[in-house]
Amino acid sequence: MTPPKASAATPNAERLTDYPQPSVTADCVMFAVESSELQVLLVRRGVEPYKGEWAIPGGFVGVEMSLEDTARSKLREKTGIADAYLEQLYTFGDLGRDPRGRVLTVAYFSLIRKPEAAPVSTSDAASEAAWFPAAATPALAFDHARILDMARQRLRNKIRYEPIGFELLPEKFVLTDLQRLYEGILERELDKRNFRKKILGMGILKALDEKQQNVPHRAARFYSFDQEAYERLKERGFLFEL
Amino acid sequence: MTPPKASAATPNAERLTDYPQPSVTADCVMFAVESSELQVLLVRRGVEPYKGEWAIPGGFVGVEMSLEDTARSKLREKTGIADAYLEQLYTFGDLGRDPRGRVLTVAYFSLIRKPEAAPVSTSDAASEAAWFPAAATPALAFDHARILDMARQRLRNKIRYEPIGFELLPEKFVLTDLQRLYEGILERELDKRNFRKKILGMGILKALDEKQQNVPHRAARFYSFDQEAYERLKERGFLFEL
DNA sequence: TCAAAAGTGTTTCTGCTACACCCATGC
DNA sequence: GCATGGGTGTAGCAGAAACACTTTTGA
Repeated sequence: MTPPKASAATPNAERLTDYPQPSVTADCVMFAVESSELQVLLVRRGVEPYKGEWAIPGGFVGVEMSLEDTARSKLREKTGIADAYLEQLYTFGDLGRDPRGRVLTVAYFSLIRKPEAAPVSTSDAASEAAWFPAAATPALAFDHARILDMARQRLRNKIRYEPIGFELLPEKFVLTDLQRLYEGILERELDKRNFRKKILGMGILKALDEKQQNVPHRAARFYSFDQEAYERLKERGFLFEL
Repeated sequence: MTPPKASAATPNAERLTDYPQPSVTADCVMFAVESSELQVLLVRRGVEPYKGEWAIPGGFVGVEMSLEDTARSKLREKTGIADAYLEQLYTFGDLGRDPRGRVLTVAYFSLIRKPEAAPVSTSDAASEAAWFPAAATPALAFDHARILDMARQRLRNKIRYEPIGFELLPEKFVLTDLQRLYEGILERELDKRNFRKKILGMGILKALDEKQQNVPHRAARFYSFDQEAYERLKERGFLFEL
């Protein structure tokens, strides 16, 4: 591709203003789990286009903030959480995906512990937000259905070979919670004994001296993810896989 | 993030021009294999910044072409190839990665059969291009070393669970070529018998009635990748893995 | 005492790894 | 006839899958 116009003043340099500049947004698909169900946070658009429809939270990228920080600030704005797991998903740049003109969207996805998230604002109509089952959302604005789809698929793949499932659970959890989480995201049932054998055998869980209280059945032990142990193992070539 | 200025004319719509617009390039890391060595195509920059240094081919994204088509046209421009494997890698958007100002780069990588590529232009100094061993390039402009690194890593991972290695080989190849390709990219040696057993057992290779000619040893049989067989198997839940 | 989930071992089967020799061809 | 790479089978082992009963607790 050649520049639209040559720059007479600086014949040996390429200037940014020689080229058209598309608009860019950073959007963030926020996932959480409640009652073993994968959920996603959506916002209702307060302005045209697609006013009144549900969308993935996002905002335009300024010139003074990195892409990831832009996504992270969306996350903080909607949930109050500053340090959640965040990963770049894909960049969408097809023509015609925004009726106003050329818009690129750099999509991220994030995993949060729902109990830690601030309640979503329902009063302010301009920023109405709500949690939906990730597998059954209302129709979405723009090409956001495709973005969500890709995010779900990425999560399904990634959760099998990186220990990111823990990001969706409370710090202290019970093995059955972990198993249900995996079953929900992988969309198939797992054998209880084999699951426990495998995950405990990895040595990346800390068994806590604490049990469930007031449950109408034998109380289960709490565990937490042992980040340091995982790092140590990874250095020695250990690969998480489930 | 709130718009820098409110739009009086259209209070209920969000206008693209309300926001600053970064420049965006689409760059394409082109991989090929020669003599079992993974190589990458680089171009020497003819303009400032980084004039005279080697870089990953790329160009600014116009408003009239999709991201992928922009990457694809770079590919065609440098190699003459129109239909190679192309995959989006990552979008780089850190501040300060271009001394001229805010530039985002949507990076792609591509796998091509080197024999099919047009010879690279060495005469025209403004678009000098050359193949380098992917593991030992000269210093690169911008943050392109990081981009190349990520591309190599992605290729290493992806080649193990998707049948994309074939994109780097001629249509007709010999099993030893395939094995050498994997050994080169995975950077470890593989057992000949186990490799053959595994790959032939998948049923995604067509054995051709053709053998090497004029080789100073027993002539090896040619094979080709059977795309249809692979698609059929994939539908039934088969997963390529090596 | 009942309902509900926690916790625990063994056997079977599958698939990976390791390994060595004869064959065909050109020079 | 020699150098070079092509082509082949088997035994051992590790890890995955299948599978059922006893324990603890609150109501």
